Amino acid sequence: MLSKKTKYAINALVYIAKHIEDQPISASRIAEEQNIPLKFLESILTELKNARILNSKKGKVGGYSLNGPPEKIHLAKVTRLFDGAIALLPCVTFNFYERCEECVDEETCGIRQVAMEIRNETVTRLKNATLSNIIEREVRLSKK
Amino acid sequence: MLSKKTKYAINALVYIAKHIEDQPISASRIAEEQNIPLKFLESILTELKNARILNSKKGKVGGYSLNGPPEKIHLAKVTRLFDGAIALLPCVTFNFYERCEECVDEETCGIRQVAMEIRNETVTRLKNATLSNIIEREVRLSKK
DNA sequence: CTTTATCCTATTAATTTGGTAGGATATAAA
DNA sequence: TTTATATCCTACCAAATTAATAGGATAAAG
Repeated sequence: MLSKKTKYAINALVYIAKHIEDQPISASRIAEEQNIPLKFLESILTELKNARILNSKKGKVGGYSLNGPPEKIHLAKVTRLFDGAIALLPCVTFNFYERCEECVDEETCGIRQVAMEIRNETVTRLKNATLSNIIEREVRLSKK
Repeated sequence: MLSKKTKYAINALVYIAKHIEDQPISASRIAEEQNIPLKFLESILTELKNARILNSKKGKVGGYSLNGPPEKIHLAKVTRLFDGAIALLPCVTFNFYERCEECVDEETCGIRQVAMEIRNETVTRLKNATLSNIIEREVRLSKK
């Protein structure tokens, strides 16, 4: 399951991408529109900024804007940032590798392969889920 | 990520399936062989028994045995039992459906589709990962 | 009747998650 | 130059979840 933090982050990013002409957009506007506790959202936006997914501008007409085109910001990156590894086992993650404590022999572990296959599938799909892709899907869905 | 509990459960089940001729197998033997804290393992095996994945026999030559062939016990069932929903979002799970609190409109939610696709892929693969399949993979891997 | 199992009920320690609180700092407009 | 409105920064906290532990009751086989 995605954490609430990750979901808030995704909603905030999609919101900014949808109102791209209003950039920069303030945290308080996003908080109100997306029903996210302001202070919590602030910390999320700061993390997104530190990860260079967002840019920020201080002061009266300040706020946050996308750092790069919405075609290049995808869910794999956001998920990893807040929830860490995407895989089911730490021993098959690319970015957060760790040995499985419970594992007797990693080389012959039968569930490792399965976890690897699932990871590959999942990461591919999350990478394809860019902000623009998500918005396209929403447009298509609301036309039905 | 799978919880430690789920991984312990999988390891215990694979162990029993591998030593199927010794059934029933005691919790203490599994605990020792698989390095699982005994008391914790006991509670896991009880849950597996309540879910009718294992049978138990009390008394001196007692222990646990598989309830059904190893071709029919798969990781989707075990994972759901201990970790709950497999999907990334509660609104796309089959067995644990819940509305996403953060969601404004479920019908036009752009990440819901992605989550659904990932869920379908993942569940299919976890269902194919039966105890016998896992053991086959291990045999194949150790021959290399 | 002793040994070795499962079964049952509590309790607990550590970690993660989902926040709050309070103010310092920057910037634009009045 | 002051005021309003932003981000930024540090610290703290409460609830939930996870990973156990403790202690004994109950059953069956030798």
